[in-house]
Amino acid sequence: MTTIAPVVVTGNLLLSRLAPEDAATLAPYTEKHALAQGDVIVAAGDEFTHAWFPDTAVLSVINKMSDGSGVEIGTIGNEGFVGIGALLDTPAGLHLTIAQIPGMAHRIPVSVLIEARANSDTLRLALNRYTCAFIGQVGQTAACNARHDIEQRCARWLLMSHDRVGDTDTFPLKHEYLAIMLGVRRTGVTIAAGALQARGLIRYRRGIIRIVDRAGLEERACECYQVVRDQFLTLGD
Amino acid sequence: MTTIAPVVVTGNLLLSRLAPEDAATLAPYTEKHALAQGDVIVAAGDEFTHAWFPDTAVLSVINKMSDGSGVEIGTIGNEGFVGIGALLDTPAGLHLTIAQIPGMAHRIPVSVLIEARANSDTLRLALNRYTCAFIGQVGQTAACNARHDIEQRCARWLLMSHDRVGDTDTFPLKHEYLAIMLGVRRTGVTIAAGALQARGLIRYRRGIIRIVDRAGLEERACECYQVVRDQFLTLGD
DNA sequence: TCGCGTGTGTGCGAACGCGTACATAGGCTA
DNA sequence: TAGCCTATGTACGCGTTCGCACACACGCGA
Repeated sequence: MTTIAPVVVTGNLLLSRLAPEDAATLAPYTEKHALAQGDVIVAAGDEFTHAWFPDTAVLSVINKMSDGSGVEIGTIGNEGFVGIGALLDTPAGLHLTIAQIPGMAHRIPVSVLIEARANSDTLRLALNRYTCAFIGQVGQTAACNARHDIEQRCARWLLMSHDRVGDTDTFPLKHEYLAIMLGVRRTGVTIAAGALQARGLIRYRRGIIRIVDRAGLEERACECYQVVRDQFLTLGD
Repeated sequence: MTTIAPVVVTGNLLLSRLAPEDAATLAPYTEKHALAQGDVIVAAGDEFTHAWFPDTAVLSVINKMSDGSGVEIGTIGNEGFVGIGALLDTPAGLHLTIAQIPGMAHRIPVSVLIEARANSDTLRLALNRYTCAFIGQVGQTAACNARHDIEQRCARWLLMSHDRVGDTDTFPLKHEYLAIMLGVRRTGVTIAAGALQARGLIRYRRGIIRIVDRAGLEERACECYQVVRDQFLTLGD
């Protein structure tokens, strides 16, 4: 058997773990994009044209409420992709997906991905198992929202983002956006973040957060962080 | 084209909407079971041996927490099935699924279902689109838990169950179980249910609930009821 | 370097839900 | 029909979060 070098070097873990043949199939159709905070990847009700595979960008999947507000139900980073609905024969996305933390992402036309999946057990497996892990993440978020206080959830969210932004302890994030994601007041986040900062775990500077004491933050976060991370870690098995 | 009568008459909407050929394929392997409250369909970490298709039973999908408690992240009734994970190549289930409201259900060995799916676009479509709707339900629950008060969520849960128990306004349900499902105190449910009863919407009698004023209950429930129901209703399209 | 806009911090009272403890009552069994 | 188990109802103090209003202050651009 010939070993083929991966054609696309990417920061997306799901893509980078693909069999070389799968990577070679997708490479010609893969485009790299820079995403800014707030960029809409897909809106609720829209058709998926592309599947998106984040490298350093962190995306929010948001459940819109009838009053126009939204609550984040999951995040997608370098461990996964956007487009589960398209792969499950559902024409329109159910949720709004936006870039929350700016960064890079790759995108592949849905039609290409579906055809490649039909010809590759390994690709199908990778996509399917991520889908399952995503369901796990959304479920854990549902439980988390019912049980854990703002400070714990705040710590969890910061850790999940930190895992995904790549090799940096500093990334842009406003209290206001974090509040939307957690489904709480902006001032609630200010208080929670202030408490975390008082403990020396993080450092805020006008829209820029720095993770100072990661271990301490993990201790402060609810169990949901570990649970979701473990589900994603086993994807490579 | 010959019209073939469905082989299995079932109260499960997903099964009953299958193409006659698919129904005929599955029929010989389909078993009918009575489920009692608390029966474990599949535990977290267990392998799926069967996919379960409720008729009148209503099942709870529960996210277990590290303290041993659990929070419901979704319910499965006659609109769907248990076993999404197995169909997504994930060996072990992530969640505990139990019977919450007793009733009937059909079960089909996972291996049979997977093979049938491989040979039928219509079956694949039905299963995939339900999977997507289930993700929608879990997401809506995550948002609901973050935003809506106990009384609204209580009303929502009762309506969802009422839709699924078949042709009856009366079904068994204890405050204690409803509390677990909503992730709140038992007395919290007592108060919320008392408020609903005071409005003449429901009637409680020692573990038995009766839906008295369905329209009134819909008015009292949060938007999440309609959102999830609409997602399930469009499955047949 | 001086504004000024935007991001962050603070301060109320009110509402909700929590944990706990205990009181009531339906309905089954002996 | 007496008694008991269990489901439901009530009470109370506490902590969290809410909604709102407003004060501060960083840091960019003129």
